[in-house]
Amino acid sequence: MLNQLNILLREENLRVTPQREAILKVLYDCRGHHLETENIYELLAARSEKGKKIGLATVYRTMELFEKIGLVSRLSMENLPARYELILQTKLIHHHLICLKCGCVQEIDDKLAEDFKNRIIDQTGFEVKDKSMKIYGYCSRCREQVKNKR
Amino acid sequence: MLNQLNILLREENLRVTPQREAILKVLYDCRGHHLETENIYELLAARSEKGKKIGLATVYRTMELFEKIGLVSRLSMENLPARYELILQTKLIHHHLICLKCGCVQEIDDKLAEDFKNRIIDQTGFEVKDKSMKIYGYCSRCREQVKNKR
DNA sequence: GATTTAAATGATAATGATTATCAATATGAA
DNA sequence: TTCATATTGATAATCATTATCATTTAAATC
Repeated sequence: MLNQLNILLREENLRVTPQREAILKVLYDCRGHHLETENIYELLAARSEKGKKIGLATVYRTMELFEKIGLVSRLSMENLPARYELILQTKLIHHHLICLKCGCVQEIDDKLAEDFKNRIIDQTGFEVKDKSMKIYGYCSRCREQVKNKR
Repeated sequence: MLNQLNILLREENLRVTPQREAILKVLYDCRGHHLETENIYELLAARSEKGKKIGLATVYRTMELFEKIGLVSRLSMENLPARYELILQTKLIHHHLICLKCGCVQEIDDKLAEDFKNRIIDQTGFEVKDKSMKIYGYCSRCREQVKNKR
């Protein structure tokens, strides 16, 4: 895993730093979860020896970098902070249903999504971001709450 | 059109105000476009007689209200401000491909989208927001730019 | 039409995630 | 080890959106 980071960074003439490795480790240990930058920052702080904290700005910068080199997938929430998830080799393609209210994330059948995505590209030339389609809406739980409010 | 506003507001025990009517008119005159709150604010300022401006906060509040009562459709951009579009009766169902980079919006075939949406609901219980599915990604033009950067 | 009351408005401060700045530090090639 | 420059950390700045609150207004009731 750290090897992969090494290779990707080398490709772009970027440096391997303890901070980047530590962040990648956190992401790996939380694989399957979708972490806010702030979460990552706190987890790093909890792990670090006293007096050796990684700056919040560094975490933001690193997440931006990791997304650019294809290590993580970024989910933009409506009002909530964005979330990141490590992209694992064993599961390169995954598509998300993201609740704009509570931020929960469900996944949908890859074949179904791929089929749809292909049809969109055929018809319009629009390419859904990277290998991960993100469909925003409301999960069943939140939809109930919205209905009750109205 | 103003009638519809009247009816919807009455249903919710809300008041019909000159500000709300003026904002609705702007949205109607710009139908088909996707306006930022700031755009709407400026258009209102241009129309108003001197010394009778509508406050920016009111525009924000009104857009939130209009979305709640189903008059407009909100498109959340990644870093850019959100955009709104009037939902017209003649075209109740429309689905968007929204470019996270430049904010351009394309539409996709309703049948294709509806079919997909129905399959999602069947499989997961997740309901895409209102009658308007919003798929985020990069349009072909911006994708080229991203590729060149890397 | 006058009275009343909660809703709405406008001006502005506050919020909060993200980005920019910049001096200090550390990486990795030579 | 040296050196150029990428990176970091601390913090200020940004900027869309929300909250606050005193003032105004819609519309129901008299």
